[in-house]
Amino acid sequence: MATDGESPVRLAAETWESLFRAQVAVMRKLQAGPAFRKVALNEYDVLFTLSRCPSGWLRLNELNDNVLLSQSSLSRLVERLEKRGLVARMPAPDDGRGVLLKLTEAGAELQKDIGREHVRDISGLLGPALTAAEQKELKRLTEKLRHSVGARH
Amino acid sequence: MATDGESPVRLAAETWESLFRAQVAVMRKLQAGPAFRKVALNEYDVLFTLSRCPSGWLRLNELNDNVLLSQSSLSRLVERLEKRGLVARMPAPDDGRGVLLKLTEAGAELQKDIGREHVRDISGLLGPALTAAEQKELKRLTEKLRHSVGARH
DNA sequence: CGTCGATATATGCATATGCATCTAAATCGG
DNA sequence: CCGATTTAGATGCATATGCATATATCGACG
Repeated sequence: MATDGESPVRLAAETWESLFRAQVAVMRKLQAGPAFRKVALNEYDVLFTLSRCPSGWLRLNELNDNVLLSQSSLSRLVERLEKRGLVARMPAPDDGRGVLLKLTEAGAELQKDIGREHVRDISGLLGPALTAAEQKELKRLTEKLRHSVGARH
Repeated sequence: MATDGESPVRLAAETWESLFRAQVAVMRKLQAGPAFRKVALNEYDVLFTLSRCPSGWLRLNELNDNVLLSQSSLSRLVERLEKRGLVARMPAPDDGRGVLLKLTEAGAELQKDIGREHVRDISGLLGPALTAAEQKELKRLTEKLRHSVGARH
């Protein structure tokens, strides 16, 4: 039944491990750069996500879907960012429990600064590793994976 | 100059973001499973890496390449695993500074138990998302990426 | 309308993590 | 062979994180 000596389960496991290790390797390099001296990875991730938000405002729980952090940790991370003047909070108008977030001027500025450097670093890592066609395929496959996994329920 | 309206730098950034988000999405699901009730992700990662080590023994600093943890954190993580009786330490015979690690019986047992469940979960996530051919391609691309990134210096 | 379960966020507390630094051993240059 | 530099790990200390839980609002239902 095996198509070529490898079970589907094993293939999935190996694929995941490879994806995970590649992520670790790239992340290690990125974190070593000077960009992450000012904000930690997860903090930057929050700033980045907010910067990409069309309306400018984003709910805390929606933010939590993007970041690999528990709800409580995200709550405190945002608290720190607020204390540093990088994000602003506002009670959600349509839901008394909710909190809306957006970048302050300073936060947007910082995100852009770090983002530029970040993007350069990424390009320096992926560029020599994969052709443009390969990057597109990698992007397509990971998008498909993310979509499928996130779609459950 | 742009081949189809997208700069290489932008493509690299988008590819990396997609890879990263996919990793977060999958990891979130995996962590939610009962497998990670007994050991944290990084702890399992150490057990797994040790289980795959041909000689059985692995240097602490080599281990550190696999895991996204600082040296000091890994040192303490291993200390905890040792206290729990899951790994054993031994001074490196050829280097008085070094430490060698291997799984204990209990550690190997636990790794296998969790590993089985882990692999099932992974298969349940990747299987419906990507065809076998796509998984192979994803594996190939991430291996290439990891190799290229890790190879620097 | 009042009660009940679900959802969004915050907080107390124990633990994990990272940075800077320390110690010891290896390596290099004379 | 000796001193200087580098490398492997461990440790003090401040901070970040997660789990369990608290608080408040929401939504459904009788």
